[in-house]
Amino acid sequence: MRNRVDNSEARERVLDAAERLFAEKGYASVTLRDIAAAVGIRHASLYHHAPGGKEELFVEVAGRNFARHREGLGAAIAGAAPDVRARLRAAADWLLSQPPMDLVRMVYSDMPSIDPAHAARLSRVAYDSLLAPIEAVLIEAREGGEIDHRNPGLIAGGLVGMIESLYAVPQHVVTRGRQAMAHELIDALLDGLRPRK
Amino acid sequence: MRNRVDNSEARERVLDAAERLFAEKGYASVTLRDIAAAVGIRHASLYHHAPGGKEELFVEVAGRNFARHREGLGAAIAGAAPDVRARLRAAADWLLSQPPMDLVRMVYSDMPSIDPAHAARLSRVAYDSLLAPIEAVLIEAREGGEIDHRNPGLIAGGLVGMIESLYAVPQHVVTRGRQAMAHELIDALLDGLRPRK
DNA sequence: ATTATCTATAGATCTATAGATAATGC
DNA sequence: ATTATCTATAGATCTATAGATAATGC
Repeated sequence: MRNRVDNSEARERVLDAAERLFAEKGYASVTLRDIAAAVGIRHASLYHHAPGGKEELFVEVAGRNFARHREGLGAAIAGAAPDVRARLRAAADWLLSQPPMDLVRMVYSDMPSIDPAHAARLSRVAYDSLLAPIEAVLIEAREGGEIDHRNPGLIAGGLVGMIESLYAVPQHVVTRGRQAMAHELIDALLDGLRPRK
Repeated sequence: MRNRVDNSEARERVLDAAERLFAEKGYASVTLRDIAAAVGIRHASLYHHAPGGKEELFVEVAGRNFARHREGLGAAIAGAAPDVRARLRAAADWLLSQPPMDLVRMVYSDMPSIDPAHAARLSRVAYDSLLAPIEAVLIEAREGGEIDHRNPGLIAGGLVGMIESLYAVPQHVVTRGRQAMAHELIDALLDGLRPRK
């Protein structure tokens, strides 16, 4: 064999399906049969690609998911105009192009179900991937005098929570699309609700 | 029997345990055995209080949970000073005194597991209980000239998402407590990140 | 030859039901 | 007498393993 690990196309299909399902519904709500059905195979075949079973599958795709977010957020921000507003909008657009992360569910429901060491590592990765890039935007904007706040980490977290909350608004209420709503929320945060002047 | 329905103290204990567990971990992550263990009885005994089983239990306590939030939010807001900032802080304090609602998890994971009619009703109740009271604060503040925004419903949703995102911050990062962080987020939203003057 | 999938099955756990027993309220 | 709990068990579903079969890559 070429690799010790199995990196075939078939494996990718399995991981992609697992990633989407776990992201959407969380660890406990997804069964191995759900994943297998999404791929179009029998659930026993999943063990060929992930001998560690459900937990290995979850830990691996959660890591992938975070890595993808880090790259996607980084690229979105790097590709945007260099002002905070444009960068935050680009970050929000990217977040809304992916299934919701739901960090609260991860902390309260998913993490307690898996090995604590894996959970601890994923928590760090979550911060590095999701919050750090946005925090960096805020820090740079503060240095450039665009914004003025002493706790960019807190704001970054709040911002992500605000954006992701849009996934909870019922489809029939989403008139102009989630992106437009996200931009409006970002404007509100940057400019403030209190009237200027 | 006095009532057709069972409203005893024992039943309250069962519902309280179910409410806390379902709120924390979601429908699929909680088993009837978990609930029974929390109460200190055998799982079969739960059927005496909720003949409809797990789903009946969930639908009932989810409704209770929302009702409690509506009352709690209403009381917190009514008891606060009449300015937006004080009212929003009071609302945030109350939200943080309860387990997280995680509306995203409800929409993506819990609702698809239950009867659609129940899900639809709960979605309406969620809006009335959680968002409407905060939206009302914003509308009144706008009428009083305190704030200026054309979409109070959107802001209310974003605000709740922002506050609840604090449940995802690891305990060792919570230095001054979640309430202080929530107040800081509310200040940021009211005043804006961009420097005034 | 290696990789991917399948069938079959074990064993654990979950929801749910039936009927017996204990606790409580007149 | 009524209410609350228990034991025992059925039946479904879930994770996981073993070993056979099919597909693919030199």
